[in-house]
Amino acid sequence: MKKQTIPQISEQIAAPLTAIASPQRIAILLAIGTGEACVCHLETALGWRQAYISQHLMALRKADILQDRREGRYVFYRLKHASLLDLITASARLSGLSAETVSALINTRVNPSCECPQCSPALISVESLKAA
Amino acid sequence: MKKQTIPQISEQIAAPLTAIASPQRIAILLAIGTGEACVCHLETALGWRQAYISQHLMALRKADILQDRREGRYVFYRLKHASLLDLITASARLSGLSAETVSALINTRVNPSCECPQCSPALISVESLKAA
DNA sequence: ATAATATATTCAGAATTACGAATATGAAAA
DNA sequence: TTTTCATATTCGTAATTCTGAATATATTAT
Repeated sequence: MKKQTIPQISEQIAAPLTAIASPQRIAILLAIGTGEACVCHLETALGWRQAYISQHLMALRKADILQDRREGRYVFYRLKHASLLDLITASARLSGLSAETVSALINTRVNPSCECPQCSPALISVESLKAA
Repeated sequence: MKKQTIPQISEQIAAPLTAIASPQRIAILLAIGTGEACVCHLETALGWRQAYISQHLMALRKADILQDRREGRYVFYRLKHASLLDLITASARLSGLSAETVSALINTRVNPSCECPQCSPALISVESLKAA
């Protein structure tokens, strides 16, 4: 176990916070929630430009907050540590928001099979195969 | 109960995080801990300029993170919500730090009667009065 | 190959924040 | 009232971050 200075430790503690401390990043993390989301899903869910979302995702990945998984031409993102949602909820409580208000916003689907216009055709074809 | 948009809620959730998301602010909050600290105490504890510390304290006060209490010419700061330390510990855990590493840094004295050069004379006089 | 779609990256200017220097305020002591 | 000590505030610039425009890459379909 290495000896660490207080500035070093404070730096380490602050790192995840600086990565997520913005309304945009919080919105993205809630939209991913305990499930998984591709970029195009976030695009329609949040109504932002694709490049803008990718930039935030990149930052969150570098900060070791998010994990990515490629499946065909889709890339699915998920939280690396589910406890991050507790941290977000804790911050919400400090702002006077109820835990319910937050949990109502958290996406819970493990594999959402993206509902957005671009992704839903894939979902439909899977369903139609099952029915056949 | 008012209806709130997702951007509004994300903004509210992010507010406390943006206020504390910096190594300096984390160091200050740990130095205050569950106790109380005057500015001159933080000055020696952290080794920073007084004005610099005051600036951070001001920001934390505006963000409703800290509470201040004047006693003579000293101003003592304390956390408004002790749960903030849990949030800090949670962030530390995300960085791979143990909860013990963090708790070892947290000031626990309720009224530290500041040990720094400027404050300790006051402490000594109180002690000497008791002895008399 | 070429085209189309999903996502990533680079770049630049705007906006914000960090931090130091200087100075102001407020309480108490002389 | 003047001085002193503790703390607060203002101001200016350096550094960082945000965000949009443009473009690149990777995968699948044709």
